[in-house]
Amino acid sequence: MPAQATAGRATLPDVPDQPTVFRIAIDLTILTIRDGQLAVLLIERGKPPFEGQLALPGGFVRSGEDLHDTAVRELSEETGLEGRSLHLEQVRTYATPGRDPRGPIASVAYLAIAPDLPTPVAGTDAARAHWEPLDLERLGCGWLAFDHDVILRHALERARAKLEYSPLAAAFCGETFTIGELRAVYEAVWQVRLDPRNFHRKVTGVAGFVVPTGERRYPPTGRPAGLYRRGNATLLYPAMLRPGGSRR
Amino acid sequence: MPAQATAGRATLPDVPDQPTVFRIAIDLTILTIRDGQLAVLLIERGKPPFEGQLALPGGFVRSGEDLHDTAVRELSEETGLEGRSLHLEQVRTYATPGRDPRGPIASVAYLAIAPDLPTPVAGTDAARAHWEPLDLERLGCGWLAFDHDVILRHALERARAKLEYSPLAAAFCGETFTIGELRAVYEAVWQVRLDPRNFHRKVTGVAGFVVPTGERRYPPTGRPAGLYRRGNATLLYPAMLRPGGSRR
DNA sequence: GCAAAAGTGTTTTAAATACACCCATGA
DNA sequence: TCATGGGTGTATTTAAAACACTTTTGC
Repeated sequence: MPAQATAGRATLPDVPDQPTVFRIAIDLTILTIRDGQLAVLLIERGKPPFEGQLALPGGFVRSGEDLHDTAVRELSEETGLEGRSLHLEQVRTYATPGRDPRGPIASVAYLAIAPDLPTPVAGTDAARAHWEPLDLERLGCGWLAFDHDVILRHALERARAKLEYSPLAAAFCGETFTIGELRAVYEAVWQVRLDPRNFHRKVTGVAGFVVPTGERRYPPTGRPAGLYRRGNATLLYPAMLRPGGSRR
Repeated sequence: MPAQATAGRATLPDVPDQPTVFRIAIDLTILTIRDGQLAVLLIERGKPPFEGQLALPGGFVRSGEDLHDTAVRELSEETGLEGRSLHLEQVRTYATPGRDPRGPIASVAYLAIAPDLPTPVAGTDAARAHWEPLDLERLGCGWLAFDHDVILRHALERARAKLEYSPLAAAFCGETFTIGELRAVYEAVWQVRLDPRNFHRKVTGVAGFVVPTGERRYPPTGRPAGLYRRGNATLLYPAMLRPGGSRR
């Protein structure tokens, strides 16, 4: 952020930089799995611009607030969840001139991952919020307000990529989960079918990804499944590589 | 960026969000390989705050400018290079209150990769700029002005990770390069020794990573090496995985 | 008994690793 | 001739993929 001495160039008028001032908004891409399908939390905008259109939830950074704090606050306002307990990471920043008709507003996009919530959205400001199943076809073509199509696409790409080398998938599950539930996450996010048998061996073979609790979960029908919780690994080795090597 | 209706909560005074306004700076982590060592372009600050200290080059986003445009402009101002021709990507944004004593200034960090430049820095404003060999020990402990230690560390992590699955390494090389030069990039960035023989086979086996030009380069001593240029792959398959599986 | 989901064993294929060895040049 | 880096061949180990088969539950 040093103010570079553009002043002093022979070929340019002796003016310093003319920095614009921005308001900074946080926009959240909150993902979960609902009924075996990847879903994103959207709100219907209650006022202009884009009134009545769907948008990612978000809000402005307030005085004295760090970006991450704003994201946590918005997350709790929108979902009624303790943002602290959810996976939350910054994706990237958008500030193309004209992206918001209200003026120069930069948006810092965050990705949040939530387990399938018992009460998805309740007791919050955002009664206008709902989980929208993600239809990959619809993405990136004026579906959402502002440039939120693009923001959502980038956040989704981040999530898809991180399943490979990080234990992010477990953030979609509750405290404890079965290997089958974890597999459902991979299948929903990547939109592929995975061999349950090879998947089981692979996951349990990755050091620190999941640890057995010793308990079991009884499905409506079928053999009971072992329960696991997150391990302490931050990088998966070996990685859970996407079939087809991510080329798609 | 919708202004959420925080107003209306029973427990809070009926005030809307109080967004702060920010100036937005772009800070550049420009990496290259000099004498087989990874190096970063730093400037010595010519005025307060942090006068006389080392910092990443950068500058403010101007009115009507997109973030990427600002980065390209700063890159050309600092290095005299056409920013267009270099690899340039956004890393992340920093806006912790107090990070800049001049007031609320957000910094959007960019990572740039340059081939070893014939004239590293010349004919620009930034006579105060120089290539600093990267000593991994020194990172993250008050070496640089502002929070640039952290910014540099994150950018470096991005670069190290992207060597694995993207053809980024080739951006450190000129138009054409030998496999040995490409290996030197991996060795410098990862700080490892790689087996030249296995590396050769691996690189040439990855579809679209490098394509032979048919020409040769004659080293001072030894057998001449085949010359290659970048292929059209954007993702490497199979990936060039780090020895030890990135766990370090 | 059957259906359904969990989990193991075994074989095949592909990639990472280790390292012996040959190649083409300058001095 | 040697030194130096370029490049190939081949065996070993590791992981991915395919799939037959056994286990444990509800009905």
